[in-house]
Amino acid sequence: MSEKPVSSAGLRRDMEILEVLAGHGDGPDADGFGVNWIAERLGREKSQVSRALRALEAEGMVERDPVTRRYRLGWRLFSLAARTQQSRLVRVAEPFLRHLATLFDEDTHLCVLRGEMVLTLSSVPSSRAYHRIWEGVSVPVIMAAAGRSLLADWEDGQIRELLRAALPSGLDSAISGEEQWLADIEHVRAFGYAVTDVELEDSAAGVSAPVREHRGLIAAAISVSVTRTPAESRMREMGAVVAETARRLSTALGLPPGAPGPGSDRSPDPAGSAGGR
Amino acid sequence: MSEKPVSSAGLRRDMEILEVLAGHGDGPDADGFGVNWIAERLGREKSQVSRALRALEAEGMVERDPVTRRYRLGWRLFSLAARTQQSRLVRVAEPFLRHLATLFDEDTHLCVLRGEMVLTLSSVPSSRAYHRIWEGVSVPVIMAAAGRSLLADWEDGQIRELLRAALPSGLDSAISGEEQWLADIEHVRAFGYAVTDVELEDSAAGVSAPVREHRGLIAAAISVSVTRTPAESRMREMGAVVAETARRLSTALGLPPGAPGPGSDRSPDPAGSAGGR
DNA sequence: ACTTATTTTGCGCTGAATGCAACCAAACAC
DNA sequence: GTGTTTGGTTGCATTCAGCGCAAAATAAGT
Repeated sequence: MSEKPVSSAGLRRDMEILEVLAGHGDGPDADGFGVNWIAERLGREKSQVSRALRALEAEGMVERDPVTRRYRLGWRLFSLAARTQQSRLVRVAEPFLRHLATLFDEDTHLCVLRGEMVLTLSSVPSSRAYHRIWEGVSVPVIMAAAGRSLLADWEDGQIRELLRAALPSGLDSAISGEEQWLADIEHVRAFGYAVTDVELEDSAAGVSAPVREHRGLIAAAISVSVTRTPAESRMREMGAVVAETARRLSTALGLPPGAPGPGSDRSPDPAGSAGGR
Repeated sequence: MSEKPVSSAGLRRDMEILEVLAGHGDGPDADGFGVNWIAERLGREKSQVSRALRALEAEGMVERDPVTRRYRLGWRLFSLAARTQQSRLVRVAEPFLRHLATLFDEDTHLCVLRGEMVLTLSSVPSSRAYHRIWEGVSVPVIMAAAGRSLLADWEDGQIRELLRAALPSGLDSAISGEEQWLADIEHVRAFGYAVTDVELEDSAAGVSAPVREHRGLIAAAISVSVTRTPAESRMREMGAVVAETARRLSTALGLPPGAPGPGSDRSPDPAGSAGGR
């Protein structure tokens, strides 16, 4: 029996080409691939690949280095993705939130960082809900359970700065709070989730995990609030699950499997060596 | 005369569809788009659009909400976009942008030159954000605050040519605008940053500075838009900081610390600009 | 139930993609 | 310089895949 042509031939070819161009690891060095190499790798006619690439270039899907004559992925892809990621986030996240909400039977939220505030984009309530509606509500970063996850990529210096501006200064509790915060964030970096206890803040306890968009930047955080605080071990279990869910959501958003964002290639301090560390 | 078939028909159609899906804002709300709506908007047969979308879905370029039956861009596109040259740039630049954004509490952008348009790669909003999302959006060079920084290495003749093509010709304002532009660009060459006032253009004021890649070529520009225009001196202070940050970013991108690219090898300039500022 | 709105499918017809081979252009060797 | 290798584009006849129309299917109101 013949396979039904789900995808048109031309598109399939184009996608294969793009996929080859995306795979920057096996081929000859970092920047770009030549027509011949691509054709050989795909087992296609050079002429087809040549023509297809010209067409793709005209559309901005690929761009060609004028001197080396090699192709790589183009700005158009970036542009398309960048414009849509925002609105996509909520829709793609919904099933994941629902999954967590039913699994734990706790309120689950999707939050983003806006300035120094955490904005809750959407919430899925638990079954036994008397619940407050948090959608559209902003709270300061330090108050929010999701805050730790959202700041995970920040430089320590910037985090301190932010905390000092927000916490009542001079108090011992502030100092310890600051250290606690940094420890929590280190925990996020290491294990992919944060456990928030009910400390100085009045918000409920909960766990949260960062969600990364296609480029690897933290775009949002999933947070599960916990009403009756359970045992420490239980919280960690939940954390691991939430982290895994956040990771899957990140993949659904287009995050390439390989690198979970900055942290691997720690970039130099943008503030320069001026600040004390 | 026959138009030369630069791009294949199928690809063109697919790109138009993707472009529609990316353009949220005008259509029916934030949700995706239906086959009919897309077909009507493109002036194409519904059947074509339907089939094309199914093919695109099979490739993961678009995805369909199973309940609303509407399409939106898919994970594959984002995954590809993440491996773009631009994406790498964004990742490295992000901490630098965030630094500037919190330092000045103003919207900060990373822009690249694409043809005669300036494409905004990423934006870090200020805390008081009323903010439009500029990511992935292109504006003409002359309209963008970052334009001056991006064109800093161009020959004066080419810049004039570009400006004449863009500005309304014959007007006095155009002439003065052209001279102003060249003066601004000379300022970039000398001091490493540009201050954009609100002149004939409707864009906001701001400062910008060019970012150079490893070869010393201008690869992007950092621009900080300023909402309430502050004093001239304040703008210069900001400019110096932005220029310094751009320089650090350039280093992070692999630019050898010594040579800030073309401009240094211009005229000998014995007047002692060696110290930079 | 009916009616409307929206999407998919069947099917001849036409035009555009295909593959081969010839052609072009650098790069490298001698 | 001449010849050779490697990498890329173009001409052209054949054929197959996409095209549009209209009808069928599906979902959504009423």
